[in-house]
Amino acid sequence: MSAQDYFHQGDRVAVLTAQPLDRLLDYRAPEGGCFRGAFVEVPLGPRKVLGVVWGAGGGGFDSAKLRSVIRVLDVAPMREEMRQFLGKAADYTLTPMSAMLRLATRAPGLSDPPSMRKVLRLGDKEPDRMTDARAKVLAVMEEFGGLAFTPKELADMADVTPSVVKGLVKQGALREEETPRDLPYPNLDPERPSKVLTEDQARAAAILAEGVESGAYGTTLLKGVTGSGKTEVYLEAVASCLRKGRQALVLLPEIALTAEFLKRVEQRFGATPAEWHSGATMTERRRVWRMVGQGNAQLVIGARSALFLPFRDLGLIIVDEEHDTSYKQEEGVLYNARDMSVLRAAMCSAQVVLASATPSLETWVNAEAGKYRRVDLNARFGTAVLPTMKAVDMRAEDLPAATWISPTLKAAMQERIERGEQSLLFLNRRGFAPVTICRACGSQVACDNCDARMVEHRFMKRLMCHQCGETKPVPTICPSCQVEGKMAPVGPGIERLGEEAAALFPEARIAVLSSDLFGSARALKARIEEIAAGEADIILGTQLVAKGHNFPLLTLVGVIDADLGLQGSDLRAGERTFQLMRQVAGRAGRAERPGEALLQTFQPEHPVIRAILTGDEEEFWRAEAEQRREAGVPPYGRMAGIILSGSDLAQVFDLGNALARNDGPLRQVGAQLFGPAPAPIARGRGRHRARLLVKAAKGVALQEALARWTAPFKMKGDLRLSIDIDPQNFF
DNA sequence: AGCACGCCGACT
DNA sequence: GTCGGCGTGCTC
Repeated sequence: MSAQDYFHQGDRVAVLTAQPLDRLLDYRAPEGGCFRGAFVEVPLGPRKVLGVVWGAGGGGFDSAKLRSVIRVLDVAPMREEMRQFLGKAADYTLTPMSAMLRLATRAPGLSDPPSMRKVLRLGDKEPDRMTDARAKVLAVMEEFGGLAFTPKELADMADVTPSVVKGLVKQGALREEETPRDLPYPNLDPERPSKVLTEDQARAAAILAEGVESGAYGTTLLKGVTGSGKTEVYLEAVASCLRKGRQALVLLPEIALTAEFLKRVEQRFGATPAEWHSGATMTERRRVWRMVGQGNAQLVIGARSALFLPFRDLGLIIVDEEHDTSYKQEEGVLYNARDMSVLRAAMCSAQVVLASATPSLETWVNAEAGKYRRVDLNARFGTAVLPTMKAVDMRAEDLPAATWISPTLKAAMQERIERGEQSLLFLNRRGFAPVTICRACGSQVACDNCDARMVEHRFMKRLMCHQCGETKPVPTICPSCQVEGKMAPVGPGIERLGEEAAALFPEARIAVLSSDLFGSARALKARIEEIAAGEADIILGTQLVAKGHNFPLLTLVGVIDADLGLQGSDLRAGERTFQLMRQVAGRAGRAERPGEALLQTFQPEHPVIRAILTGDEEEFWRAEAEQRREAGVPPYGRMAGIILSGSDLAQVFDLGNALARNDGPLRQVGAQLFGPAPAPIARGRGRHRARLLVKAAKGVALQEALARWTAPFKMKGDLRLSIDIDPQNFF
């Protein structure tokens, strides 16, 4: 920090607050002065709010009215690179800086002084009388000699009541001590023996380590199928980073952040790393945030928002399953954690590792163009033998009404049952039936909250909205025409497929794996282990079977509706279908039995289906990239969604139409505008939503044009406008 | 985001 | 008369 980063008492400083003002406010530096980047408490109207000293004050505000910074907070100041990162991320996503600051301060009690807590250690006195309970407590203390516990922890561990502990304190057998509430995370040891790496893995790890060693920015695509040891390889990159004394961050899709994963990390480094996710308690969040800032957390395992933690010296970011769509934040600040990782790394001279078995097209294209390095991992146990993949042309199959398992697929399943092997049917639709229709008037049952069609869930005997979670009983009388007894389920859900399979194979043991059928991740995991051990003949699963489980007895995968992901106007549908099917299909025949995958489709000649069947990934990406290039869509063009919302539908569309009529700034840069149309979630929380879609060529300053276009529109009443750069949902 | 101010309808 | 609805505008 240089001299110009210090402000003397009374100097004019510009402060960024988390209040949605979208400009800096000037204050006088507090007693003792302050540095640029300091977290401060400032008066704002009648309140005290959190802020960050952004730089020298801009003037232009009556100095007589200027108020003083109340105090500098006792947390590590925001670093230059973090301020730059927030600024660039704000520019890219067209998000006000105040909202960015809120993202970066998502921890409670930042304005509190570092609080202390009481812990107990062994005292120097003997208790007057030894009882069983007292002996248990003292035994625990002996066992963990060097450690201190809170009274509650100690009572729990010794299995005695707190009053026993209190008694021992009074006697002087235990000594009370004050320690800071937020303790540093235990040291991680990169020198512990790692798992033995194959030659392939060692080579990949060496390339990643070399990047980390350079101490410069760089991004690498680490491509490896499930079972190729991706995790071991990137943990070696983490080890290199720790050796260099820099911090590392491993981002995982929210659902992949499990105790099991943390245990693997603990095995490698000998201690548990810091953990950051939406379910963390206030205490945990505060500890992680503070310790990351002090450099007392070397490694953070976290969900996407961990990217905004105040790292002191971040040297490596791993984005595991980089293609996962949950990296895109769809509410509030709309950002893609994968893209923002690259931005953040560039700001702080860190390395990024994008790990995936099926990379996103964007990442593949960047690797092809040489912007990213690429490291491929082959399967650990020999080269992966792809299953025989075949399309089942549903136009040629003779299928009774309301059934979805084709005779071809049925015959293949029959064979597996006879041989004592497992079959897996994949259908990415939860529930019993996706639509409930009235056979008298043709109307479909929609959610009262948000207009989405309601899905029947037979196991709980209710209809459920998959958009907002609302449920209601299955109606016997049509809500629209009042005719009784004509309500009928239409289309297949995973539960219904289960009934069909049970009817076809009454003797078979059938397991249905759907996220809503399990109360906890543990229960699901236990069930998966049973199935892997052979506790089922037929496995039916939604999305979650495509997450990389190993079923050694599985030799057949049937994709019930391979067209599901191909329909609609979602530009990434082909990619998603490809990823999904590859993951599922890759499961077949893993234990060296010949595997088979059957894709039921009504369009076997579709390029995506054909590419999947050839089994040539590079061919698929080349074809998909070519299609996108021709269409001028990402990554060869730019897109943005404008989402309008408000309680009054007419007002929302009036605004949308007004925007569409006054699209001068967009025309100037040659951008195309579509809409307004009802948004992907057209209604919810009592608000209506409409969306406009903007498409532009790759080189244009899209954000700038969007800002100029939308700025003149004042949001009256409860109307809101938000901009989604690089939208993911196109429905 | 809060929290004031302020300008109209339904009460004591 | 005055209490209170929430639309509009300000915060260094």
